[in-house]
Amino acid sequence: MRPVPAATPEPAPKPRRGRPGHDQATVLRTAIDLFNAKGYDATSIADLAKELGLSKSSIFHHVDSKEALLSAALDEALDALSAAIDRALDEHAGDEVDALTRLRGTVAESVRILAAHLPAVTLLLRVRGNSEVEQQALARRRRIDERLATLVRAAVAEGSLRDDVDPDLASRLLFGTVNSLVEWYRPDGPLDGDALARAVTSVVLDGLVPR
Amino acid sequence: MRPVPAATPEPAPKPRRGRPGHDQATVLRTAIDLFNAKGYDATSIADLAKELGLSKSSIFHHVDSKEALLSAALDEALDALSAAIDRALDEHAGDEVDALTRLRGTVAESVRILAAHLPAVTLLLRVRGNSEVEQQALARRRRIDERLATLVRAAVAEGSLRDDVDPDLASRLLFGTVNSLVEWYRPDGPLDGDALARAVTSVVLDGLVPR
DNA sequence: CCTACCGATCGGTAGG
DNA sequence: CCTACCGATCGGTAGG
Repeated sequence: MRPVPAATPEPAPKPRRGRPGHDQATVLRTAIDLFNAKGYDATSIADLAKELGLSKSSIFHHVDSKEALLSAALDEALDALSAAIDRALDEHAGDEVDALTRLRGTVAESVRILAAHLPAVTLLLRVRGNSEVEQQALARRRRIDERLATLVRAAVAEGSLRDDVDPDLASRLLFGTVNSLVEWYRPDGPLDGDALARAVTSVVLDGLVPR
Repeated sequence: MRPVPAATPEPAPKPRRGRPGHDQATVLRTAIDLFNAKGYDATSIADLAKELGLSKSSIFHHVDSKEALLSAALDEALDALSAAIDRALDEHAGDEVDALTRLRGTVAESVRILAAHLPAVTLLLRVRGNSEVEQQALARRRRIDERLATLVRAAVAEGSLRDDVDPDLASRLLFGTVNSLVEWYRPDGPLDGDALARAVTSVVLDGLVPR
């Protein structure tokens, strides 16, 4: 996407000449859906144009490049996930709250973000580092994963998670389960984001076998 | 791939003239690794040729098409997974074995297959139905998932899994966790397939919080 | 917002 | 006549 100009005190957005057209946000949402349905590489700008009812060239009136669409989508997911973890951790900062409670809150908040930004998060989880943009997204994602792993280690250290499972293995299984939600969860189904967050947190921490 | 001729009682494999060359299996393994690293669509036959030190044309001496490579890889994964479930279920067929035990065995066996056929299973789990080959693979995968879901429903029905979690949700979380292993598990790491299978089965059924 | 194009590269095949 | 492979190029389509 073009850099959105900083919010100067602009008057009302000038109605552009020509057809009403599509704004950047519409193009981006449609692109993310196509990228998820067919894969980024298998999606051509022509596919996107057809989906929007535009010509291929008109797409480039709204966006600078195909990769800029990818970059904007990945930023949306990463910004939302980072903010969610900040929120979940700050909520109990300095308190007498144990690590397990902080972990529960962080898992639940991650699931809610995944549900709320499902298309962007889905795309993020499929990135393989095929370009500079993808590699930077992977680096940001690793930083997030490391914060979560630190939290899991703290919970093991305080004795509230099993000590017969390696903490890093526990982290991977925990957030592997969360991430696997993008493969089947649909927000228009019977489960809303909150119910999903509660169910996932409970199953992954307490297990499927009744206690 | 070309159909491999049925195993007739051949003598020793005749040393072929010409350069030692690469056989179909080598080409397939290399292709799967590239497909996983870069994505199927982003991998060109030229990439594969370069990796093998061959010309692009020589690839087509060994395989009929790029898609035939994909098809062979997906069949490897699907055949192995189907066989594993047959094995895990037949092992206790008709016995007095409860559904939870059969489920434990099936989860463990699925993890072992995932570890043993990691590249092919990784590729399978990334298929999005972009072609006839991919759609048929997805259909086979759905049939496997349905067998697993039936097993989970039986375990809930007999009372050995929590009844406050929907059985289909439980299935999705269970096998979502298993499938997420392809994102990080490496067979040359500290965990072998058996140890991974034990750890995953235990965490996913008993939970991370100590009992 | 479109038609008309570009340099390059795609999967696959030719003859030898 | 074979297997194994090559340099060159096919008709079409990619992102821009």
